[in-house]
Order: sequence, then C-alpha cells, then structure tokens
Amino acid sequence: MKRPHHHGDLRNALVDAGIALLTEGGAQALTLRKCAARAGVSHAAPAHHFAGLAGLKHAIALKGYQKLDMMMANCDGCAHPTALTRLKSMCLCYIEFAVANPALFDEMFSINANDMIEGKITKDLREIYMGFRSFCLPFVRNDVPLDIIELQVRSFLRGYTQIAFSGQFGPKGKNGFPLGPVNEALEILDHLAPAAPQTPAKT
Amino acid sequence: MKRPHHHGDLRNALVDAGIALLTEGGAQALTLRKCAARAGVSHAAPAHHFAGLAGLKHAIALKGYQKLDMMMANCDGCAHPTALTRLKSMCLCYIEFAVANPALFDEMFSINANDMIEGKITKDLREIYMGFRSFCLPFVRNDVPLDIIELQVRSFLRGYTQIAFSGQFGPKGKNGFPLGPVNEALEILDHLAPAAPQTPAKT
DNA sequence: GTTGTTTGTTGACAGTGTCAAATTGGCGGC
DNA sequence: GCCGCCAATTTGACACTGTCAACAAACAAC
Repeated sequence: MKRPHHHGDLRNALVDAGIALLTEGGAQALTLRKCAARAGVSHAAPAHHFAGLAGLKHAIALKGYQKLDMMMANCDGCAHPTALTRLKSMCLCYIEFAVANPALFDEMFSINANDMIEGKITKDLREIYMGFRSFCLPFVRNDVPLDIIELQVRSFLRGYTQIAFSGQFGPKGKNGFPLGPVNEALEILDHLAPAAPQTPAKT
Repeated sequence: MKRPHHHGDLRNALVDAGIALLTEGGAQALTLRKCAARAGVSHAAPAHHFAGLAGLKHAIALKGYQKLDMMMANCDGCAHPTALTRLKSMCLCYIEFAVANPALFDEMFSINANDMIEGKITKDLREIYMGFRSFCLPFVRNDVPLDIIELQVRSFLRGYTQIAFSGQFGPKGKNGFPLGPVNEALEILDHLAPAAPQTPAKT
C-alpha cells in the first residue's frame, strides 16, 4: 500500500478525487488539500500537476466534458429519422446528465467561459459544440441563421438545468435532481420544425 | 430608521459594500472581512447582523431583487397592447439588468434556490414572479398550461444570461457584458402567440 | 557512480469564516 | 443626577484554505 514516494498516476487520481468531492459535497467541498488527502498525498503535491486550484478545476471540467460527450454519443434517439426528435433526444440527454451531476456540470460551465475566449477549446468541448451544430442544422431557414438557433437551444438548455438545480422540481436525491417536466418544456423547440405533418412522437 | 448605536446603519452599509465588492471584483471578491473593512468596522462585526456569509449573501440577493423589480416596473414596452411585445419587453429588461450586473445577478439566482424550497420567498421576489406570470398568462392554451410557459420563458432567460456571462458575446466592458443578439434569440417566443386568434383559457 | 529532473514532502505565510470573551456606548429605570 | 443592563462592536483565537520556497526521494541518462 505504501508507495515509495511515487504515486504512479497522481494526476488522474486527483481529478477523480475532485469529482468525488464535488458530487458528494457540492462545489464548496472541492479543495486542493482535500483532493490531496483523498489521493493519499501531501497537501502541496497537486501544485506539481496543476496550475493551482484553477488548473485542477479546469482538468475536472475537461473530464466532465468527456463524460458528457460519451453520454451524448450513446443517446437513444440520436439516429431517429425526424430532425426534431433527434434534437429533442439530444436535449433530453444533456439535461439528464446535468441533473445527475449538478456540481460537476456547474464547474464545466464556469470553466467553459474563460477558455472559449482564449480559444483554448479542447477536442471534447469542440465535439460537443459540433454535435449541437449538427442537430440544429436541419432547422436553418432564410430568416433564421444557424447561430441563432444554436443560441436559442443552448440558452433554453442551460437555463432549464439551472432551474432544476435550484430545487424547483424537487430536492436533490440520491441520483441528483429530478428531471422536471422536460418533455412539455421542450415543446418550445417545436416551432423550429418547418412543418408539423403529424402528431409529435411518443415520449 | 433611527441610529441605534455606533455606526448607525451598519447592516445597509455592509450590504452596499458587498454589492460594490461584487461589481468591482466579481463573486470571488465578496468577503465578510472586506465588507467590514469597507464599512470601517472590525472583521467580526457582520456576524451580528447576518447569519454568517450566507446571510450577507442573502441580504445582497434581496437588494438585487428590489433593484430588478424597480427596473422591470419602469420597463418600456410593459403597457404595449400586444401581449407578445409586452413579454419580449419584459425579457429584454431582465436581460439588460443581468448583463449590467452579472455578479449580483448570479448571487441572486444562487440564493433563490434554497429559499424557494423553504418557502421564504420575500415580497420582491414574489412580485417578480407574479410579473412573469402575468406576462405569460395571455399565452395559455388548452394544451399548454401556465406553468410550462413560465418555465420555458424563465429557462431561456436564465440560460441566455449565463451564456452572455461566459463572454461569448464579447468581453465584459465598463457597463457589464454585451447584450448579444437578444432580439433575434427572443424570436423563440414567437410561437407562443397563436397565429390565428384562438380563445385563450382563462384562470 | 554521478548528475539532473521529475515527483512529493515539509513548513511557512496571508487570507478566509466563525466563535467566545471582552469591551464599548446608549438607553431605561431609579 | 446615577446605575445597571443590553445590544453593538471589538479583540483574539482557531481551523481551514491556496500558494510558495526549500528540501528529499525516486527515477533517467550518461
């Protein structure tokens, strides 16, 4: 058990410890020293792997994006023939992930901010945004450019998750916050579809 | 208010100091000790007026809600005959406030969470939600209840502000973040208005 | 073996929130 | 007038945080 002064893969251990702390005790529980302790290492060890607390949070956010990316890749209705169903499935997947990992999700979004400005978007982050883009693409019309559609969808999603985090749909349980009336709320996206030839799909 | 003792009105002075710190240095700069110093008082004085840091943040959030309430009461298009125009005016007003006071707005929203659960909604907060409700009321239809419409509007608003805070529309300037393509994005609400006048359900 | 670099440790420092005890200043009761 | 009480405020302490500099151990290259 006692490793000879070298941990082996301390960097990943610290990130995992950070995510664990985050899901257990919320954003307030994420601490460099606690991460170090949980990884069985002295309090200043993380400094050699991350640029301070901000660096650790950055790494945690990145791992969160990888998780979200994988989740969305295995999304149920992502291959559905109807564009609106695909879009809604993606949204549901996104909200499900957020609601199940609220603290991690908040960390992801707060990191996102600075990096997008500095152009440091990493591969996973870029993939997710490309996913958004491809799902929104079928709804482009002459008077509604892609950027606006994307912005509308992302705004709604982010706001919905925040409202869920506020406990408005019920208190946080063992598996995170309740989903709330997702399907009904997602009907705000219905008007994006050029025409509604039939009744909306089940679920 | 009378001058009870030494400082006179320390509680308000602390809240104002907190808001100043918030707007100057962001959420990270809001500190009990800094508030105390700025109010010219010793470091532990705030503890007698608020229940710790959380209490101070609570008071700050409440003051923020009062400001937002006043802002929305003086909204430009709030009396426009068209319901959709009224709703959009309210939304624009909301976003303008958020974008001009990002840190305060975040604090407001984070406090909001716990209090709504505990039923401690104060008068100003309740008024704002009543405002939302009244603006959304004309769009109620048989298959779209008021709660869902409200949720859709609030989700979009909150998400849009968060995206603005991320710097996506440009860096924070002297008067906060840029507004971004608000009017275009707000077109997501257009579908709420029935194209052909349909008798709205009354409640 | 010697050297140098990475990887962790130790100890220190300035902040932070919070608490208990001491202190101050104004008010009501006399 | 005076006194005592009580709320407001200060002081001092404690545990905790991030960060830094100096040091030690393990490994790699030669």
